[in-house]
Amino acid sequence: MTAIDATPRVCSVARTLEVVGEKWSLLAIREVFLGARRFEEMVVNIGAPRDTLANRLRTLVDAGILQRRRYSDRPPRDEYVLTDAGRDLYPVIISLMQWGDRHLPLESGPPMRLAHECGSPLHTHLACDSCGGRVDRSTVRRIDAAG
Amino acid sequence: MTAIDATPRVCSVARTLEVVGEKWSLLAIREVFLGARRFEEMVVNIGAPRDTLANRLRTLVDAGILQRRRYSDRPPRDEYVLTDAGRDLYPVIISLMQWGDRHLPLESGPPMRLAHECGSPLHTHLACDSCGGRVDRSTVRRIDAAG
DNA sequence: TACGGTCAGTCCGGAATTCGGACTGACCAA
DNA sequence: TTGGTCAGTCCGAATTCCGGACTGACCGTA
Repeated sequence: MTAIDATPRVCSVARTLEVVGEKWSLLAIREVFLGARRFEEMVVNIGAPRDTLANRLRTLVDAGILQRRRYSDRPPRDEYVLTDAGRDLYPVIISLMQWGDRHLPLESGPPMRLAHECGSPLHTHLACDSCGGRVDRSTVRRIDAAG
Repeated sequence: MTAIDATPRVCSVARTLEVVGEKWSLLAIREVFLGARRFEEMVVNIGAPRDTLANRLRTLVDAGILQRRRYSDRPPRDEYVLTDAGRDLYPVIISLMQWGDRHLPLESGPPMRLAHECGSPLHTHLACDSCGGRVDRSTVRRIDAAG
């Protein structure tokens, strides 16, 4: 008996993108990483419609990626901070930035320069938590679920 | 004299997302990484409207991330393969997948199981190309452009 | 040579989303 | 009382996305 393909593919990439893959979401997360936690800052730094950004922030809070925190009572003002889950998106943001720096360079050089604690300009690769070895297509294999 | 803020922020994350940030784009790239190079496969595995997917593939080819390659002359059939730039998106895809595996788990366990060549199930972190040390918010600092 | 199937799209009109900009409401400072 | 800041909401027009039907090139087979 042949099973019918479950389509579309069940995949963590797709499930993650359902949460952070809408337009402006990842830029809002970038802003919080950069320390711009207030709505007004995000609007100008991102260039998103206020409307849409307010919706995205709601979605990210509901998803447990951002948390609203009151920083002023009079007038009532909230800021957005990263949860643990939000902080775990750091590799996604950095990987996107590194790709842009490499493949969409500006004449003026990288618009935001980062350095590792070792002193070098930041260039990264993925490494295995267990052995520390480089992770790329050639060092990863798929384990097929046995039936 | 005070300079007027350049808004929105000039940023490689934003420039990268202009190319790969539209709905379905990253899933199309995922498919090619997984070996599904043909249009029809992508339609069923992704679940995107054929219409929209055809547009995304055009955009990705124009951006130099995918390349069209003829694999049959009669009937004329093309497949999509990764360019070097496309292969460099591997860390983005893997980071998204790892985040989903951790924060949006399925009862049935991770839908796609990967292993590193060392034998361990794949768990990754970002590492510095220079010193190999872990890259996270606490080990990265921003270098402000001096005026 | 007629029929059915595969593949890679295009075309369609309705539905949903996004857009910029105006507006609201709470508050502060002069 | 006037003006400004901040965090949104509301609006109607413009754009994008959607599922599904269709096209065109070809193959297999009967």
